[in-house]
Amino acid sequence: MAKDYKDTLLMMKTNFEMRGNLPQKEPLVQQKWNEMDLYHQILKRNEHKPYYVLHDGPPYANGNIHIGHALNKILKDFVVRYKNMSGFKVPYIPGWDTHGLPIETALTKAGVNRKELTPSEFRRKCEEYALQQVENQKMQFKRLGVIGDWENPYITLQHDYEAWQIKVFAKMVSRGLIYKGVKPVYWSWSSESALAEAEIEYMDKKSPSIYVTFDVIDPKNVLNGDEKFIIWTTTPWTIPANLAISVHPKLEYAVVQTSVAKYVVAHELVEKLAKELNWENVSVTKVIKGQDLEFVKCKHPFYDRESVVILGEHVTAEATGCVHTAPGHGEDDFIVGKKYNLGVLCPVDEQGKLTKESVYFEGLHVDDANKAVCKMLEEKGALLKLTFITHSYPHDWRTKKPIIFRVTPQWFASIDALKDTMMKEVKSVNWLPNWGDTRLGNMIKDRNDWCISRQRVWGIPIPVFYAENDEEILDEKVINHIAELFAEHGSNIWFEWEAKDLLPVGFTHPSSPNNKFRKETDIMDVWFDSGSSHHSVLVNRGLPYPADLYLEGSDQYRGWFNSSLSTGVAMTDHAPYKNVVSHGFVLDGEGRKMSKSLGNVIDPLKIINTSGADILRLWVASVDYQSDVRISDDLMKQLSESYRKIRNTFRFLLGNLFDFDVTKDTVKYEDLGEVDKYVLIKLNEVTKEVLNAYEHFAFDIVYRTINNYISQFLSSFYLDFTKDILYIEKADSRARRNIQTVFYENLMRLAKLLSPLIPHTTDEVYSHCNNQEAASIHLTDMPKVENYANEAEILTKYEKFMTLRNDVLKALEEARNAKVIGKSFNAKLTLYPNKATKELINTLNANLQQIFIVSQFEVKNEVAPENAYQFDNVAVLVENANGHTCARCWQVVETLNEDELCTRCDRVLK
RNA sequence: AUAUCCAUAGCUCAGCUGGUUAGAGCGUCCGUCUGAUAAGCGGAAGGUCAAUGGUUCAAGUCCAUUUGGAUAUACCA
Repeated sequence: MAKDYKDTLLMMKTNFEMRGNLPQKEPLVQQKWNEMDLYHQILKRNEHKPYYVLHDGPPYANGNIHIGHALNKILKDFVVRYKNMSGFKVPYIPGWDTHGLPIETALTKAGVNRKELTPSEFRRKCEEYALQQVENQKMQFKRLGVIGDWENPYITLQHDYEAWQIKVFAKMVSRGLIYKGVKPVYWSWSSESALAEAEIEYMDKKSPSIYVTFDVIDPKNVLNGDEKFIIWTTTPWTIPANLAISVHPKLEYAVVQTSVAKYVVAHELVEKLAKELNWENVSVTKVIKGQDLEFVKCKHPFYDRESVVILGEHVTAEATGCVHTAPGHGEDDFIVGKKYNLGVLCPVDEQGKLTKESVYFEGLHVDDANKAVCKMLEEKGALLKLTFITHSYPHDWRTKKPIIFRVTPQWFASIDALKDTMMKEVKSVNWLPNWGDTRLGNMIKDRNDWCISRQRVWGIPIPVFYAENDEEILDEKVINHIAELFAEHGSNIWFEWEAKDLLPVGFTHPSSPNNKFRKETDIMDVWFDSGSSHHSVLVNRGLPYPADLYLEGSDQYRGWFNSSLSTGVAMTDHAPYKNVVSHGFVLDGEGRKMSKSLGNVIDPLKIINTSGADILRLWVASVDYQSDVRISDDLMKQLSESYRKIRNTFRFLLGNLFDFDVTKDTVKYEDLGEVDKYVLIKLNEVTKEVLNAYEHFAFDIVYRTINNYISQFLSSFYLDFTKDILYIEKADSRARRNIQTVFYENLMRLAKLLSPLIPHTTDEVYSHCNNQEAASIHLTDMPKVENYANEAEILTKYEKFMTLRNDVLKALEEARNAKVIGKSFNAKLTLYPNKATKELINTLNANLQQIFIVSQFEVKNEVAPENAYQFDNVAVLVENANGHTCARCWQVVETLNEDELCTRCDRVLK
């Protein structure tokens, strides 16, 4: 029976638990951060360093956070934490977007009846609701481990935020960028209001389907003049607003002779139409390219008015290929009409009744107008066919009544005037991924002016007054005065106070001889809210403009990147950001979009409560976030494994440093063993790569580099063979202190390098270290890249050695399979190297027997025996070591003393 | 429909300016240890690089088309 010497070994000792228990532990860590006010301590520590500003894009304050929010906020936290450890002062002011439709509808769904409340009362309810949502999301974001000024966030409904937004508007007014125009909107005659897209529901509707002819009156050398264009429509009531017929420039059109008349329709549709309209003796007499029909003139079927033929890309080869165009009643029609300067006709009022402008149909509701128009068309001989069809048509989601398109007056911000500067600025910004400039550039290039008005109540009012003659008063001074008032009282006063109280004292206007003024009732597009944040937040709080970084999902090219650029350029002629990083969207394990109906939604809060925030953060770090990313339970499991490896490595390092005092026991680099130096050099390489990756926002490289180093190098190589020294040798033996020095350096560097990614874990690791330099690892700096002596030489030498080691390991494995040995301590190893390898071995200043973890080791300069494993540069003979196993260190040696100890252990114990 | 992007082992990713048998980690399987033990160590298996066509002596890498997917915008008269 062997004696038990376990007590004489210097086994690892630590309270750092093997199991993370992150869902339980992380809240405690976060509580500690809270109590010590870590955020402000970090800023205080970096007080005199230069700013690095990551300006937060505000999420919409509604509902629980989803995985996309988590991805976004965690990425930002990586940057904030890294930069704060790298020589910068990095404030992070989280923000929320709080105005707009979703909150209005959330309240409506909760049973608040808007019609029973004054706008001001309703707005107060919205505000209350929004602030609740902010609190909820704030709690959830904090649980992700995101550090920031949570006590003092920016919220778009805050008074000073509103005030700055108005100032931005004032500046744009002063530059002449704000004007009033018209635009077709979804209009619900049943609720007499404009509707947002989200308030529309598609339902089946029975509509008339009519074919209408337009007589050519000016053939423009391409036609004869006796032809008729045929259009098709399901909304006869829009015929009074017809101003043009659109054809596609690339489509071919045919002149069709029938027994009754000559028609112009798309060539490829002739056959279909012949059947549909019961034509007889059909013959195509001419084929004309659409683009040649441009400016041919027709007569409106019942007005003494022209309807010109124009070209539109929106035209498709359906129905007749000739599209009835009423710019007042359709988005496409409006756009193409604008191109041709057709003007806009909209003879329909708020209730959906035709106006005097329509002459024959005044007072008729659109449904009745349909009949009247058809009758009129028939009388004029312009109606070829009338049937009824059922099709999907937009309806008001509340009243369930069909909606119409109708032009209404709206406020616009001119983008045209800013376009050149915007394009220039886009080029000067650093985009990551670098296709960002193409994408945003393309959008700006063909972007129309920005419609900034909404016919709603929950938002920042458009601070414009109307004089008695309805002239709009666009006066920078007046608007800035409103800004001052909003700063003090909030924007609700716009709805509560009289116009005269909102205007500067003694304000007069030539168009208001009686000093009467009317307030604009429209509010601003929420994109204007968040788009003003560079001033409402950065400038307002004394932070530098432009920000160093915007980091958002790729949907924000159209959204926040875009709106912020517009207002930023309007304010300063410069983009509000120097760098823009965008990330992709989170898809499920199969690459499908997450949706409630598919049931594939992954909830970040659930992951946090089952695995922990650091696991979720590790996921963010592990994926290529610049394109779309996937998440699944399987992936989470995989990351948990990976996390365990990291955690265990930290635990092992900590456990073997229990008796190490950095100030006293550290061994200088030049006094270390060669292998120890090699490990430090590798660690230095890792440091270099990781820091470089952080600089490029390449967190996946950070993760992978460290992960590979830890599992492939540190754990399997260095930590494995050094146990024989750490446990066995005397506590303060030189070899042991060497190793502990290297361990300590690894522990500190890896913990710091990983701190931005898994801050809870590294904080926990740090709190288990002896000799802490700061109250938290987050109050330390990133490790520096060292310049070690003979770095390159040692590195190349040992990299070669590692391939030799691979051969040895393989030979040991073969021997294990052949039952020659079990554990490697059973082995006697003999190497038969070729010349180069022999030279390599000779230059190694290391204990190879120890590194290979075998009991006996020999290098022979002769031909390898048959039973050796043959590799390219070496043959390896593995035999069962013969002798006796030391009861303490388990090595097989030739002789043991009477206490069953080898000479080494005997020496150590004495 | 348009703009931009994505597609390499079961999973997450490498693969630079085209050049020998396409790499790594995780997972899987097998083995080993029992002094990191709900751990540690070792080995092995796994890929017609989304498809098709082209350029080239040579293509995962360049070009075109297609398919599937993502985001945004538009459209359904």
